[in-house]
Order: sequence, then C-alpha cells, then structure tokens
Amino acid sequence: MTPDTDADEGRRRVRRPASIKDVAAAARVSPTTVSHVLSGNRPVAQETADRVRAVVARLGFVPASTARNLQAGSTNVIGLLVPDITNQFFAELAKGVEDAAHDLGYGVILCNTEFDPEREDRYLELLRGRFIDGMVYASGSPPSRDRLASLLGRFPIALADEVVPGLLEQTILVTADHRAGGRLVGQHLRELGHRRALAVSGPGDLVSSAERIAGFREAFGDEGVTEVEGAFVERSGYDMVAAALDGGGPRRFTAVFAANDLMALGAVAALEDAGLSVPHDVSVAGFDDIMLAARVHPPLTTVHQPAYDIGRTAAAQLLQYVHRGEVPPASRHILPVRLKARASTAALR
Amino acid sequence: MTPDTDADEGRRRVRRPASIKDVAAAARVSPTTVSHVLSGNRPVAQETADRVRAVVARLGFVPASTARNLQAGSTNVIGLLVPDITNQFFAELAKGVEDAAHDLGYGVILCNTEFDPEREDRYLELLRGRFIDGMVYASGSPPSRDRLASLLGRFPIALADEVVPGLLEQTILVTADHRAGGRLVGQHLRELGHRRALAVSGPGDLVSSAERIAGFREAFGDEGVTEVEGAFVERSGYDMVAAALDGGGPRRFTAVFAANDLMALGAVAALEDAGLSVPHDVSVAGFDDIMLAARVHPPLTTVHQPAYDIGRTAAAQLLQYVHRGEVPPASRHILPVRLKARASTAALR
DNA sequence: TTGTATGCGTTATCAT
DNA sequence: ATGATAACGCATACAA
Repeated sequence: MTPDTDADEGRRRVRRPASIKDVAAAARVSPTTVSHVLSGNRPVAQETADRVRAVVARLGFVPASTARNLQAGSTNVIGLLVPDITNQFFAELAKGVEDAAHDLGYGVILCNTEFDPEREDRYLELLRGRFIDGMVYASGSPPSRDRLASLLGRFPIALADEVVPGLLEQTILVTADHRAGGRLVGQHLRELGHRRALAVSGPGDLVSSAERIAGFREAFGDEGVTEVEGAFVERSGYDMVAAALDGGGPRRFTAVFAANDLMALGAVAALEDAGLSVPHDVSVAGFDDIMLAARVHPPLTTVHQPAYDIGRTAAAQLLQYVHRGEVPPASRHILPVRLKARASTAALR
Repeated sequence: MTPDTDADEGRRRVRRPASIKDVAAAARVSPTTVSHVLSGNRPVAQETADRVRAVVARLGFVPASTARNLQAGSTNVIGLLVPDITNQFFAELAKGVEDAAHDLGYGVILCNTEFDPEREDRYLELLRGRFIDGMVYASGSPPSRDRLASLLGRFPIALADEVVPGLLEQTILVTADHRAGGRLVGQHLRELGHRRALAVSGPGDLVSSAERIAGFREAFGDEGVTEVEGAFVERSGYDMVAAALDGGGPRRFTAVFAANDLMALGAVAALEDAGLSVPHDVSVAGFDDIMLAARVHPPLTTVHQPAYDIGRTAAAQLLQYVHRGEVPPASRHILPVRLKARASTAALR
C-alpha cells in the first residue's frame, strides 16, 4: 500500500505515485479532507490544512487526472483535426485554437490526418470514446460528410474554415468570407483594366474554392472568365496555366486568379517559363496570404485569411458550450478578409 | 439506470452515453462478457458474441476511455511541447512526432508555450497528473533547466532539438548535428576563397547556436571570424549586420554566417540596404533551411535540419519505453544535416 | 470541522 | 464459457 514498493527488476519502471490515500494516511486525516484542502470546496481547519499541504509537498502528490476525468465525466481536452499541421494556414489556426483553449483551462490534442480518411476516423473515435470534450474540425477536404453526420447531433463539434456540404445547419461553422475575398480580387483586377481572366479553381467539391471563384466572377464579370480546375498545390497551378498557354491560339487572358497561393505560385512559374513577365504581361493573384506570398518575386497579390482568428473563434464558440456540458446549437461566423495588393498585379498595358 | 433519461431543460445537454452495463443488461450477459467480446481477450461463444455485438451497434456503445485510462494507469497520449507551432521547424517536428505516435496508437497533445514559462509549467503538470504518458520536449529556449530537473528521473521525457544544459546524461536527447552543420558552412565558404567572416550568433545560452558557430570556426579558421550575438529573428540579423557595416573603417568580412535563416535574411536585407550585393560583394549563409530560404532572392545557402526526423525519432525513442511503462534510460541521437548550397554564396572575387 | 460510503465505467482476478 | 467482485483514484452526498 505504500508507494515505491516495486522490486527493481533491472528496468526502471515508473514507480507508483502517491495517491490521495497515501497523503491522507500520512497526514492522519481522511481522503475527503485531503481532497477538500486541495480543491477548496469546503472549509478546512487551518492547522489541518497546513499539515496536509506539508505531506502533499513531501510526497509530491499530484491528483491523478485519469481518476478526476472519470469522476467528472470530462477531460478538459478538445481535439483539433487538421489535414497538415506543416501547412502555415493550419498552423496559425492551431495556434488560435490552442490559445482559446488555454485561456479556459483546456488542452488541445492534435489530430493530423494527412488527408487520410482512416486516420481521420481514428481521431473521431476520441469523441465517441469521450476522451475529448469536443472537436474543432478543420478537415480541408470534403469527403467527411458521412463521417461527421453521425456525430453532429451528439457531440460538440465546430467546423473551421471549410463548409461540409449538407451539415451547414447543424453545427458551429467558422470560416473566412471566401466569396467577399473573390470579389475583392475581381474588383481589383477590373480596376486595373483587365477584362479577360483565367480562374484557376481548386477541387470542385471544396465549397471554399467554389465561393472564391464565384465571388471573383461576380465582381470581375462572368463573361470574361475562363475557368480551370485542379488541386491546391503548386504543381497543379503550374500545369493548368501551362496547358492554358499551350492552346495554340492567342492568349485568352491578361490576368490569372488562383484559388490559393500555392497554385498562384505555380501559375507565375508557368508564365515565366513561357517567356511571359508577371505582372508586365500577365497579372497574377492568389488567395490565403501564406508567408511566402510577400517574399517571392514578384510579391504576390492575394487575399489574407484570418487563420488565427478562425481557429480562435471556433474554439471559443465550441468551448462556450462544452464548458457547460451542452451540445452547441448551430451558428455561423463569417470572418472578414483583406486584399493584399502587391506587385504581381498591375494595370493592363 | 437507462440512458437518455434527462429531462430536457431547455438546453440540449449531452445525453448520457450507453455504458457497458447497459449493453450487458440488454444482451443478458455480464459486463465481463461484453468487455471480452470487444477486447477478444478470452473466448466467447459465437452466439453470445453476436448478440452482444448487435446490442453494441444498436446502442452505439463506445467504451469510455476515461474509465479505461484509470483502470490501465495510462492514457496512450503523449505531450509535445513546442514554443511556436507556426514556426515551420516545429510544425515539421510536430508532424514527425504525430506520425510516430500514431503508428503506435498514441495521441499527441499539443503544448504551445509561446515561450511563456508559466504556460510551460502548466503543460508540464500534465505529466505530474499523469494525463500524458510521456513528453517530447522541444522548448527552443533554455531557461527550462530547473523546470525539467524535477521531472527527469520520474517521468518519460525526450528532449528534441535543443540541449538543456546539465541534463544531458539523464534523458533521451535527439538533435541535429549542429556542429557538423557549422563545419559544412565554414568549409564551403573557405573553399569559395573567403577568409574573413562575420558570425552572427543566436542567444548565447542556446547550445545549438553555440555549436553551429563552433563548428563554423573549426572549419573556417578561428582567426578569420568576428562574432556578434543576437536573437533568432530577422530584425536582429538586420541590426547586427547593419551595426557591423557601420563601424566606419573598412569592411572586415566578405561573408556572413548566421546561426539561423531568419537572421540570415535580415543580414541580406541589411547588406542590400547598405548598397552591397549578395553574393557579389558579400556571401551569406544561414541555418535551418526554412521554406523561405529556397524562394528568396538570392536563394539562401543554408544547412538543412531534419526537423521531421528529429520529431519522429524523439517520439519513437520515447514510446519504446513508455509503452512498457518504463522510464527511458539516457540516450543521444545526433541526426545528420545537409548543406544546401544556393546562390547567396559565391566565390570571393 | 471531519469522516464514511458510494459511484464514475472499465478491466483483472478469481471463481464456477 | 461465463459471472461476481474487487480495484483503479478521486470527488461528493450524506452523516456525525
């Protein structure tokens, strides 16, 4: 019953930590009193409290959170599911989540899915198993619908950044104003005199990408837009623009709007490889304002997404309910975006 | 005793999930049997097992991990402490940790400290409270010594990336070969004909920074090195180089070695602002190979740190012992680095 | 002001 | 092949 009774069998096993009973015995009080000395949940005589605290210090007693969690029915931890933590956007978002959680005494368990559905499923099991009290879900890819549907009414979840089609009315949703961002770029290019643009879209099933393009069309003028669709990576942007240039006929655009910065960088590379100058011959704009955007040559005109705020808001909204043991009602939070006009766009000559 | 008996008081509280007892009752077996059906830890009659599984599915039963954790004395979660998850290096490291953990069925709780000692302390309490089975500690700053000392013999900890002075012999330590990296740069610049260099060091108490500079001195030749010390940020690099240029007398160096890439970028900016061309007039090299390094102009010569591998190795080493409930013995793992020679360094003219 | 008894939900031990 | 019971470590309702 005393700690540290393990016979050392050659390997240093973690020795049994002091329990509340050990403390109680050593302080000649009941475990209840120890508990209350530490929690302050009921008055304890000064003298008794001192004695208990001395023993606590001497034994290095720290309450086992596993036991607390079982008793309390909650863990004070939420999950953050992202596809790729090395992506700057999700890293910023993660910081926002972590900050909001930390403020309320919650921890954050990182669920990095690498876009792997199996991995995503495994992490969602943390919710079912109630290892986490809630989840900020920033999947980045859409096939998650079925996966999420069974959880939504029963567990606290906040969707960050990406709309999951069909589930809009059932959860907290925090996202940037993608459509307004697209409009900002459309207006910007139009003011520069451009009338024909190539719109480089991301995956067709991503609502965020579609919204960006839709906003762009609204402001730029639908009729001047040629649209191509690819993946949210540099290579894809390169290939799509290279293909568009390769058509044989005269170039049908004076500007390129890519639905994210990586594709925009690919677009710039493709244009330059084709002997065209950015922005002299063709203007290029992106979306996201990743760290690279401001540092490449030419600096990339893009739309800044408030990644940190998205994360922070999502977590704050979620915790507001989790904290009270409630399933959050549906709510939507559309965060404003800003145009960052840089040197990759210029007036049509 | 049956689930879902809560009177709806206006707010949707999380309804009580089915417990193993609920399943047992509905399947007319004992909780023990339910447990064994799910764990496979002992044979169960086919017919019984089917019946149990049907009930499990119907009630949507998932074992409460809080109860499991208490019973098992472990949570299958480790912590990852980093100063700033939006720093690319730590994001890569985090991915490595997460991957290694995931492979062994462990989760990772993200402890983002923002270099805040209080926050760091709070996260270390997760260890004392045994909410996590171990910790990968990548603090990035050194004052952690006292904070860590009391934990080291008693809890499984792996130090990643940064040596914590005085604790070398007590834990797992995984780090890049900073000294070899410094040597690579020194040799590289020397081969290019440089004989006088400005070494821009990071915080003096960071062993990694000191090692980089020391390696550089070894290979470049101690006598040709002028050293200045600052912080690991761009601004600091700028200021130090600007100050060195401002001396009045003739320039005392033809090359700059900065102990990290951010400072190197600052150095480039300072040189260019002073009317000097990189690499034409002065060569500049950094350390880390952050994503920006390859994309700035001129592309930065630097030393690639295997951030992912550092994280992965640290977690794998840690879990090897954690998994068996043992405190890991001390071990050191020095991972190789690679020189990335780019356009910011050139032959002395 | 303090203590006793009980329960949180699961798994391990020891029966049968 | 299955079940009863104890135990994990704590917090709390109830007693005194």
